[in-house]
Amino acid sequence: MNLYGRPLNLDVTLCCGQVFRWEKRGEWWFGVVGDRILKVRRVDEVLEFQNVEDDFVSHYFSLDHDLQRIGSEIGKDGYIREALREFWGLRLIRQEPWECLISFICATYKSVSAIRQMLLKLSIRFGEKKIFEGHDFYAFPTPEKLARATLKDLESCGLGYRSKYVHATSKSIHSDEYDLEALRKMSYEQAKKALCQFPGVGPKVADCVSLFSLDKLDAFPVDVRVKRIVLRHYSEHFTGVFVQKLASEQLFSNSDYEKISGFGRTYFGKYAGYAQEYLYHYERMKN
DNA sequence: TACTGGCCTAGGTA
DNA sequence: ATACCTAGGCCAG
Repeated sequence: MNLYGRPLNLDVTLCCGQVFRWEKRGEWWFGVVGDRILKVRRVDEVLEFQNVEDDFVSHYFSLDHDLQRIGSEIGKDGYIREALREFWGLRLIRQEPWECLISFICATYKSVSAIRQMLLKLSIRFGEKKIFEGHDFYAFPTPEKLARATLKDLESCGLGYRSKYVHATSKSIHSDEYDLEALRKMSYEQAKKALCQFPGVGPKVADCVSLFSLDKLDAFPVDVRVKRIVLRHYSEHFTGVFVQKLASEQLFSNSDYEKISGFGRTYFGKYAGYAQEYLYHYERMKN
């Protein structure tokens, strides 16, 4: 499929911490999306892949997002313009809400590499095995599978205290036949509120799920890294008292969260989520 | 409403 | 090696 000038940086897009189950072997990226195994690479202006039709790929990689326009919309200052230039072609992926929800419940208080390990173990243990080109792949476990798992089983995947949240949320979704896709039709605020009903889902996890799987491009997830970015580069948008408070405390409260997230949303506008991803990744790569 | 501990564990670092 | 630190937070009190 020809990209026709649509920027897409596969390496950055698949490594920036929005998805956790892609793997690079040689020039090719391998991933499991739903029950399909994708094999993707980019050669000049052509995106090559197998097993799947063009529409699926362009939907998954959000090739319908007008990155030029998004870039000019969020490029409000020198710092983010640096991030945009450095990692141009980073795109938000349209994940499946279910996998995204469980992934970010697991992600609390964990590094990206540890999250990858947890989700891999979970998939090996509870997901459907598929063999492709001689390698084993695993679909992400269904809600039913995780709902039927015991806490001990989940703990054995290294989930720790997250086990009970994953279990309870899976049970709730499975027994209610809850339709996560329906959240796409809601506003950001409504979707976030609905997501926060699930055990283990607070504002941060809800924002990630909204942004990465529900097309809420204005969601602005805030974690310790984003907090540091704000302190270093955007502190003039807050009161001195607030900045002092953020600088002195390692953890921050719910209202602090909404204050920072709200700033991101109003300052960067309707594509604030893209701004967050570029800033987050830029900061992460500088360490 | 706002704040405080506690929480499981595995990578990463000194 | 071995200890220590921190990691894309959430929840109950």
